[in-house]
Amino acid sequence: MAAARTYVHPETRDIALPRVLFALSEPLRLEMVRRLAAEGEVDSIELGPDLPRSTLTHHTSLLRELGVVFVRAEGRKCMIRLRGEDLDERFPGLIDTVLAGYDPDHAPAAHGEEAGE
Amino acid sequence: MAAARTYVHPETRDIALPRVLFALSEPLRLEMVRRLAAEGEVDSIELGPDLPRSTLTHHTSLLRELGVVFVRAEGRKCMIRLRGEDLDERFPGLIDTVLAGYDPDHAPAAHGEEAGE
DNA sequence: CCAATCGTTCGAAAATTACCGAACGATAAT
DNA sequence: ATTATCGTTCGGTAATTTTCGAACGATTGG
Repeated sequence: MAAARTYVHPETRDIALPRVLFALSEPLRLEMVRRLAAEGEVDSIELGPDLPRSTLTHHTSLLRELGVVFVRAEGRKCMIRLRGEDLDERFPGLIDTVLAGYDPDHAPAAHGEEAGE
Repeated sequence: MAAARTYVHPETRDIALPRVLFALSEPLRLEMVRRLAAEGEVDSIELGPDLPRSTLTHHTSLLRELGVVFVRAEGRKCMIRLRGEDLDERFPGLIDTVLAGYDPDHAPAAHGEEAGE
C-alpha cells in the first residue's frame, strides 16, 4: 500500500476570472474544456492521445490549479471533469457563452476526430 | 499636411475566440475593457494615466490587433472604443458575461481610484 | 516477484509576452 | 517658427509560458 495520488484544487471563491480566461485562451486547453463539457468525466488521455505525457500533465494541472477542472485518480488513470457548477456559481453563464462561440474548425489537431465522421 | 495616424483592425469574421480570451486574461487589459464598456469611447490615456506610454501603447495595440477595440486618431490624442457590436455578432453575450463576473476589487492600481482599503 | 503501463516531477530549451527608456514624427498652442 | 505634448516605434531585458525527454513512484496483470 502506498499513498494514492492526490490533487489540490482551489476553493470556488478563490477562482479568479483572469486566470480562467487565461486557461481558456490556449487552443489546446479550450478544446479540452469543450470535450469535457460535452462528454462529462473523461480519462485524461482522451484529451490528448498524441501529446507527450508531460505536456498533457502540464495542461491538465494548469486547468486544475486555475479552478477549471476537477481531477481524480482512478487506478493508474486520471479522471477529469469540468467544474461546471462551481464555475457557474462564480461566473454565471461564462463557460456556456464561451463554448457557444467556439468554432471546432479551428480546433488543434491533438485528437482522434478525422474527416469522415 | 502629413499622413495622419492610421490603425489596422481585423475583420469581424477574423476575430478568434482564444485570442479574445487571451486579451481579456490580462488584469490590466480586462480593467481597460471594463471601463470602455462602461464609458464608451475614451481617451487612451484615461486607460492608464500612471503607466509608461510605451506600455500603454503595447496593451492598446494588442487589444486592437486581437479585435477587441477600435482605435481612432484625434489630433494628438487616441480615442478608443470597444468593438461591442462586432464582438457580440461573433461571440454573442461574451463580453457582457465576462464583465458580469468581473470583480472590481481585484482591479490593478493603474487608475485614479484610490485608497479605500 | 517481474514486467508493462500510466501519471507526475525534474530539468532544460525555445517561444512568447511584459515592461520600459529613448528617439522619433505628428499635432497643438503660443 | 518654436515649444510642448502625445502616441508610436525601436531596442533590449526580464518574466512567463510552452514543450518534451528522462527518471521516478504507483498501479495492474501475469
